[in-house]
Amino acid sequence: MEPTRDVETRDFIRRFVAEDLAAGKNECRVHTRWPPEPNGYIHIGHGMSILLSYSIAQEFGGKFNLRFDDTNPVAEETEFVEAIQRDVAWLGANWEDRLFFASGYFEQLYQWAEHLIREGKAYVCDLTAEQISEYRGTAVRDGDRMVTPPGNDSPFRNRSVEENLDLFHRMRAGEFPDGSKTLRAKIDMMHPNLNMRDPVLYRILHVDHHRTGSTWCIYPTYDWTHGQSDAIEGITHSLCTLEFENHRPLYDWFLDNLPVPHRPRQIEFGAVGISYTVMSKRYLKQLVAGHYVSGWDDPRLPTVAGLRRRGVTPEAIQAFVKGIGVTKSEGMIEMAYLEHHIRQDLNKASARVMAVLNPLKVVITNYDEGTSEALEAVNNPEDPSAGVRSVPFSRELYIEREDFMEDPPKKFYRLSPGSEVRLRYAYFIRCEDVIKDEDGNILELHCTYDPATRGGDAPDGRKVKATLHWVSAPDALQIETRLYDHLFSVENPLSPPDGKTWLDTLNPESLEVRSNCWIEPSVADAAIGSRFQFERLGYFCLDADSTPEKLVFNRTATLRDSWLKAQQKAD
RNA sequence: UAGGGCGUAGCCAAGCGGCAAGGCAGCGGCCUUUGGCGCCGUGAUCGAAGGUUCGAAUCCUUCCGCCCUAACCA
Repeated sequence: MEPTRDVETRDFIRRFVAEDLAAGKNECRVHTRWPPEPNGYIHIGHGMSILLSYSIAQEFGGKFNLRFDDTNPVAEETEFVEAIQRDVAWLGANWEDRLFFASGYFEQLYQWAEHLIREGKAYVCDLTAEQISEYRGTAVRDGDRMVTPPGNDSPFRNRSVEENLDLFHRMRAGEFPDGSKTLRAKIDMMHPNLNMRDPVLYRILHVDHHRTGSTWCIYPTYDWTHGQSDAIEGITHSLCTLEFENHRPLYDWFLDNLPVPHRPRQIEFGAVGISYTVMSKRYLKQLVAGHYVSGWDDPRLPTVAGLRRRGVTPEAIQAFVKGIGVTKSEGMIEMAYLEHHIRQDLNKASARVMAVLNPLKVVITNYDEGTSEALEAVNNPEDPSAGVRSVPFSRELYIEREDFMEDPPKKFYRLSPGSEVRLRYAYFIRCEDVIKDEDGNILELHCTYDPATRGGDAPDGRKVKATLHWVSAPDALQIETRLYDHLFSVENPLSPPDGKTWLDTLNPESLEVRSNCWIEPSVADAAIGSRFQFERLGYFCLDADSTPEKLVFNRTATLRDSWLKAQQKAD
C-alpha cells in the first residue's frame, strides 16, 4: 500500500501516523482498533474514541477492528456484547469481518506466559492482594501527606523455572482457590513507575466466562492482554485515553520480551466530558440500576442508545466529535456544543410539520361551519427536493397558548386582542374576542380570517409581524410528547455543591410528559424513529413506545428561541 | 509523596522563534410566511515570575494550579 497523501493531519495523532507512514513503518499499513469491555452500554465519550480510531483508519486507507476486551468474566455479559456492536455500527464505524475477542487469544497468551517463565521473566507468587500492594510500595498516608515507600521483592520471586512452570500448570488445572496465587512478570520492584513493579499477569477466578465457559479458571489481566492482542491483529496504532499512558512502558516491555509477530504503537489522547451529565460507566450504571432513568437507552442519558432514542443522528455525533478535535488535554465540553451540531444536522435533514403542545382553541367565526380545505405546506425550506404536503384547515383550530397574550408587553408581536397574525401557510387572522370562564381563564379565542390572504400573503401588501403554527382541531391527531432537559441541574455533577452528592444534583424537571398535544394528520403513518421539526418548537423523534392509537414523540432539541431569551433577560 | 500528563478568551481549539486561526456560547445588527435557518459585526498577549534573543505563546530556569495512576478492573 502506498503511503496515503493529502491526508489532513489536523491533530498530533494523525501527525504521528503520517510520520510512521512516511518512515515506511508497518509495511506502510494503518490499522486501528476499538477495544471495549462488555460490561455496560457505551456512551458518547466512547463514541469519540471509536470515531477517532475509525476515521484515522479511513483517512489513511487502513482498517479498523472491533475487539472485545473480555478478560474479566465477573463483569461481562453477552447482552453488552450485542448492544455495543449495535451502537458502534450505528455510529458509523465499520469493522467489516474483523470482530474479535481477547478471549479468543487466551491459549496464545498462556503460551507466551510460559515463554516468559522459561526466560526467567515471570514467576508464580503466593502473596495476597494486600501483601502485593505492600511489597509494591503503595503510598501510605502519613499525617496529612502521602509517603511512597520503596518496593521490595516478593519472597517468591526467585522460584526456579521448573517450580514456576509446575505451579502455573496447576493454576490452570484448577488446583488452587481464587486469589491464592498469581503469575507475575519479573521486572523491577524499584522501578519509579509502579506498573513495572512485577505486575500481575494471571489471577485465579473460578468463574464461567460468557464465551469460553468453564474452559479457564485463570484469567489474564488487561496489561498482559492488550498489547499482545494488538500485536496478534497487526494493529499499527493503538489509541487509548490518557489514563493508560502510565501503562505504555509495560505495554512495550511485553512486546519487547515476547516473540510477537508485530509491533504496535500505543498513543494516548485526552478524553473530554460534557457539561450537565456524567460519562463514566460506573455512574451510568448507578442511574440505571437505581431507576433514576428508564434504562440504558433513556433519552436523557449520554449513552449512544439514549442519544439514538432521543433522535440524535450519527451524523450529528460525527460532526460534534470532529469539531472537538483531539489533544492531550482533558476538558469539559459544553452541552450547548453538542446541541449545536444536533440542530445543524436536523435543520438540513428533517421534515417540518406543525404540532401544538399547549393547545388553545381558536374559532374562525367568519369561516363556514362544516367546511374545510387543504393548504399546501413546504416540507423543508432547506431542501426543495423534500417537496410539499397538504395540511387541512377548518373553522376550529388549536394554536399555542404561549402565542396569545391578552395584555402583551412591548415586543410581543404574536396574537393579542385586535392584533393580526399569519397562520403559517394559511391565512391572516385577527383576534376579535376572548372567551373566558367564570374564573377568568381563557377558554378560546374568536377570530376572523381574511380570505384574500390564502397561503399567507396579503395582496394589498400589508405586513404582519408574526407567523404562528397551528393545527385543525377536527383533523389533528392527539399525541404525547416527552420534553427533555438536562439530566443534572449543575454543569459538573461530580463536583456537587457542599453537602450534596452527585445524585442530589439530578434535575427534577429533566422530563416533562405532555399528553394533550395535537399534530397535523400527515404523520399518522410515520415509522418509529422518524425525525421531524415541529415548526417553531424543536426537533422531535417518534418513540418506540408509540401505538397506532397514540403516537409518542421525544423532543431531541428545542429550536433556539430569541424571544424566550429576551423574556428571561427582562425578568 | 512517587511516577505520568495538562495549563492559549466562558467552552473547545489552531499555533512549533517574527505582528494570537477557527468553531460554540454571549452581545449588537441585517434578513425572514419558523422571534428557526442564513448573513454581518464584536472579545485574549497566551497559568506566574525570571532569563536567552533584535524579536517568545513558541527556547531555558524556577514556581503555581488542575488531572491520572499507586486493583489479582479495564
